[in-house]
Amino acid sequence: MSLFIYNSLGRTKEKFEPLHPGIVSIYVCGPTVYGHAHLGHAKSYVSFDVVVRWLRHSGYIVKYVQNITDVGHLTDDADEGEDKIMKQARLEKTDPMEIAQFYTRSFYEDMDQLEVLRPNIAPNAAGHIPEQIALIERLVKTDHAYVVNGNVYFSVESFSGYGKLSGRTDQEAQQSGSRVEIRSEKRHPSDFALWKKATEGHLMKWNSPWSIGYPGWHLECSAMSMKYLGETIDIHGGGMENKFPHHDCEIAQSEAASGKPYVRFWMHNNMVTVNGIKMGKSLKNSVNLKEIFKETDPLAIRFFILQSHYRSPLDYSEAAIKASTSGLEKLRETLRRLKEQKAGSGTFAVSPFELRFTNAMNDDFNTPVAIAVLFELSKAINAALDAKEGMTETSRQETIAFLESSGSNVLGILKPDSQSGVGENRESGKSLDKVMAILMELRAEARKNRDFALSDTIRDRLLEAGIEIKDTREGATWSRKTSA
RNA sequence: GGCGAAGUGGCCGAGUGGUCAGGCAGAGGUCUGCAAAACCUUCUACAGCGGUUCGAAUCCGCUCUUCGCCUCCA
Repeated sequence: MSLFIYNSLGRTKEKFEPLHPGIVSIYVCGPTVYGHAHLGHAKSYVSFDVVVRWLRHSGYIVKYVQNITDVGHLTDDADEGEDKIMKQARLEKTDPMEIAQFYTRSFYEDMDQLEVLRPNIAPNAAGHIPEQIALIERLVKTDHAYVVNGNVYFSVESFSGYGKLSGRTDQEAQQSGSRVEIRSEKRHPSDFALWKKATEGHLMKWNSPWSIGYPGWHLECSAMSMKYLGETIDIHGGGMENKFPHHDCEIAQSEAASGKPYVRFWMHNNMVTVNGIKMGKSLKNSVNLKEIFKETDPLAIRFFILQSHYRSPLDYSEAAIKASTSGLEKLRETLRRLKEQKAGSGTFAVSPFELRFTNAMNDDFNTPVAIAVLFELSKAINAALDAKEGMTETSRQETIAFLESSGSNVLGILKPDSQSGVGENRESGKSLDKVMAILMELRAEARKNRDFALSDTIRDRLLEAGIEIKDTREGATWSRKTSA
């Protein structure tokens, strides 16, 4: 079965074939770095991380570009049009560049925790001002853009397909419900800014043929996508809230400039909600990832995200996170058990699970179904291991290989470190292994002598130290307890 | 007002014209010195009203409800 992707442009699942055989170009809208990342960022970047991982798993060479927006966009009404990064710089009594750097690093720290692979190229907007100016010049030259008082606007009337992504093609109808325009220097109310002249006190500004100013907020993605991936790319991803106007504007300015289709597959992921309401920085209901990580395993968050489809909204609650943590632990337990198992004589067929997993992933990256397959596999593995015959060494190795490829490489939820029960695979981990071996031996001895007071003390004290002991049929095992 | 998405069992969350999602939680059992884990069994679904159909939670219509988006300027 081949890969089908839901294309927001056309709103149907389409068979995916890259433009250039074997190579996939993908651009995903990155964060604006003026605050710590929240769960909404996590959903978006985990989702696209799995897209990239699956494409690579399927044999493609993937060129993944994800920008960092370090030129502040304007805030909403209440903030009197101040640039978000500049505002944060004022609050933190520093300058915009430091804010951008600080939160860029913070963003990657959080993404690393979530096992989100770094993009191949992570360009920042401020570092690509010449490219953005060049794109504007191209548009001005071909009359798709015009200059007024040092500002440059894109003329939507010059581009027939404007609004085709979001379905907002009737510009007159769009105006009917929007706030009244008092007066505008724009030719059409829907025209959008490509370059803005800096007002007094604006810190992030650059020289341009039109004014000292800064680029419009849709421009960077077009300029950088075209620079690193070419004028037509395979996949462009982003949050649903960016369909309009951001992505529609990107299409207009890019296609007007190049005369070629900008993006072949548009992918939009849905929002994280809290009590049914969108999570957002400006809404003050966002759940900061660094806060969550204090009490929850980051991979449980990743797992929680992947348990719902990327195009479905995901409602956050502590209970839901807790349920996911327990569920993930179950999968880890199965893999751990499988790895420690001695070879038996029973055969076990992993291929039906493999096929179902592949089909789920090929069906528009259906990770909830893929995870359900892993749970059913887990159940089957446990049943096989409980049976007297056990599992042959070949079956065991094949099953482990599949779990590691699907759970670890593709979904990124079963990290090798957390599977083996050895804590960390570093020097400290090795000493811990040795120390634990001694304790386990002493405890086994105590149990043999029916000195349960001692054996229970060892177990309880270790649990306090974050290590959990389980007495299975095959003997006692230990593992680092993940916080729930 | 316009554009778009959605309403599934105690909770989370897939899917589909006719036979199982899955997880978490709950109940009973097996195992165990106890605990945990594991395994087995089990309970409560498809917003409402019409229609199409041999058959719809799944298709169509209407109603209700919820959510996202509507830039630049302010």
